[in-house]
Amino acid sequence: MVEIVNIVGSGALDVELDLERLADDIGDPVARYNPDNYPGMYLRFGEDEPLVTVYRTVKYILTGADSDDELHSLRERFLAFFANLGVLEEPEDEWFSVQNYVCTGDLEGAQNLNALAIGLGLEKTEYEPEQFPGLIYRPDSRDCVILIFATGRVVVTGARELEIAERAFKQLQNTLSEYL
DNA sequence: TGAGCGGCTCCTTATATATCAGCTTCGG
DNA sequence: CCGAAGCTGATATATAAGGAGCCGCTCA
Repeated sequence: MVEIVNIVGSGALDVELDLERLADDIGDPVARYNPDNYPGMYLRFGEDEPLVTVYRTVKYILTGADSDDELHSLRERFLAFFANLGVLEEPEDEWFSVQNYVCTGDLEGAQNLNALAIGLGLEKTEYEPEQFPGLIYRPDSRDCVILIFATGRVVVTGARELEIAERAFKQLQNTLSEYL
């Protein structure tokens, strides 16, 4: 089974924003805005809270949530926050969707990554230990990428749905058990 | 020849994973 | 004063976003 460690979601609002003024009104430590460094304004509603990045064009990104509940409560809090500021008429957005689930898993046993690269198929894997210690595996479904480490620890990333990450991990487990 | 435009890359953020180099700090 | 230990930042993965900078191409 995989465990979610990070979810990236994005959405768009139905208003034009003056980030300079907004950042001044909100102030530290909730808002951070350095247009010379990056065009997005960062909002964080407390320590260890996930991050909201807002753009002039009304689009925004949520990063750092480790559950769907946390992601959606952050989104609601962000929309309510802008509604209270008078930026939004109603706490609603034009659209919102999850872009990427990052999950971890454990194969429960040390792995020989050189053998695994051959077993999984050289055309689907990249393993250059001098460049990076993990094996990069791209399943045929091509809807996510799996990083496999010699310890048996695994990272699944790039999935737009949790079910995709779960299915890819299960298929990896099944493939490995066929070789044993 | 130069202006303009399209396409591309990098920057930043979160997050797990592991391995290296290079640096600081600490004890004997 | 030197080795060891600890820490930091690079390596790679995905993904959204806007802006800066770069390159090549077309047209006047």
